[in-house]
Amino acid sequence: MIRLYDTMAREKREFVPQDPERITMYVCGPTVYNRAHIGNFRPAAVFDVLARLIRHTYGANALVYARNITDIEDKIMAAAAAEDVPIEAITSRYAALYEQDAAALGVIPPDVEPFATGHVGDIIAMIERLIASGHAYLAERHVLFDVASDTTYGILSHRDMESMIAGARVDVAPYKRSPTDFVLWKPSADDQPGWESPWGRGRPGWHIECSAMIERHLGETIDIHGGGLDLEFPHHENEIAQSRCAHGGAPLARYWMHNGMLSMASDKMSKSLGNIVTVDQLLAQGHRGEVLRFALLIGQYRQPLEWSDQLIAQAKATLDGLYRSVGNAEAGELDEGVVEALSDDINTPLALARLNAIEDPRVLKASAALLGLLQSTGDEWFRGGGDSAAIEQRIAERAAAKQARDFATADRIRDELKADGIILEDGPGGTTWRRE
RNA sequence: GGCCCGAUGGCGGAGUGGUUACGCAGAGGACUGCAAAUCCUUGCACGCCGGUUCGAUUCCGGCUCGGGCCUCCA
Repeated sequence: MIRLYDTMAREKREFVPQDPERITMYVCGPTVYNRAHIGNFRPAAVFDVLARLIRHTYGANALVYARNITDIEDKIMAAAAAEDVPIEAITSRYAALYEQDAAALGVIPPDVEPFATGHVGDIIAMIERLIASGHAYLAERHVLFDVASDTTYGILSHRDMESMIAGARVDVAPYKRSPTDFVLWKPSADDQPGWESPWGRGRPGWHIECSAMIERHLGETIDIHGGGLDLEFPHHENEIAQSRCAHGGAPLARYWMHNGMLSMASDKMSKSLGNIVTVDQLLAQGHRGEVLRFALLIGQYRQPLEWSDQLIAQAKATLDGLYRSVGNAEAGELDEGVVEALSDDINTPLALARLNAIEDPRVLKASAALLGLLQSTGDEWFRGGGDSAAIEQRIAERAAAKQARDFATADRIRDELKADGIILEDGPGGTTWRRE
């Protein structure tokens, strides 16, 4: 039995799928206007673990997992203008880099990865239904969602209308009936990307994209909707309102899940203005993708996580220990303790602790796969990428020196290899080496 | 101001009404030419004040502190 913390209910609930043979999950993906930072990949990693767990529990083909790419948005337009290129040049570049980074973190690609620009027809159709049913209105070439027409608005974030209006900090566009109303469709200038619509040439608002893509690929009511906690309001609240009202009151999602934010409070990084670090930067520093993945899973997904060098170092040290245990074993049986830990609202810290307690390397290998870890062999982990012939040559030279009790030479060779990131270990069966 | 989280040993981080996970780091020992790795040992943790209780880190209330969100940031 899987239990999930449902943001809407504010408690853990037993997960009961609508159809155990077709479980639907949607997670908000990136807006591709620049390189995503490590925090952007926390939901990718967390919901990747959930996807693995669901496939394990309900069957390899029981899940349809969709994670979108938002490829039309004002920031994208700004980035394209800055480089004087079409938006496709920006979006295709950063979407590819996002997928590349996700792969480096061992994230299995979702079953469906819809692009917003591929669903403009669906978006327009949904907006038309909202207008027809009195939930949206046209004002100065914009189509706006009429929040007042949805009596349940605020159901996810538990806000009442009064506080939402009071909280509106930006200047309210004069054509809005209420400050809480949000844009479904906005007009595009001639030099801006746009699509023909019943309301003139324009482009979709952000929130409606997700609603339309979910409807197209997963249906009216999905099982799980995930995303960062920062999207709870207004994005997810708006998705709920649009979809409900377009679907005669059918709820959008049965379980709402939100991951906590990653903070970058550590010493030196905070000096830089953006205070962000990207996956490719971390990889360039010599950290392997699996270490970064491990670091993302060290904390429970709903808690905030402070990204730091120390966190990475701990992840590396722990992972090394696990790779020593697993060695080159083949996958065997699953450890039920790991399954139970993950089934309790994706308790990755507890699952990681269970991993440490597993004696049988084959069980360890199989169980770690649920977390997307330890899928290399120990040899690959410790020696992959090294120039083994050259290293073996040096080890032989050192062995000769040791044999002659010339420890100064032996230690010099060891230090030189150390400088290259190679650690020597003298065992009863001779000297072995590993990457630092 | 509004809504919502959290507070556990040097650090990270589970969990539980009463027998104090786990990891990292540290200390001591074994092993080693020295290391590394490994093994053994070790470590007065549960923010503050009340309440409930035979008993609270665990339940309830208050307080303090920290964090997140509040119209397009995962």
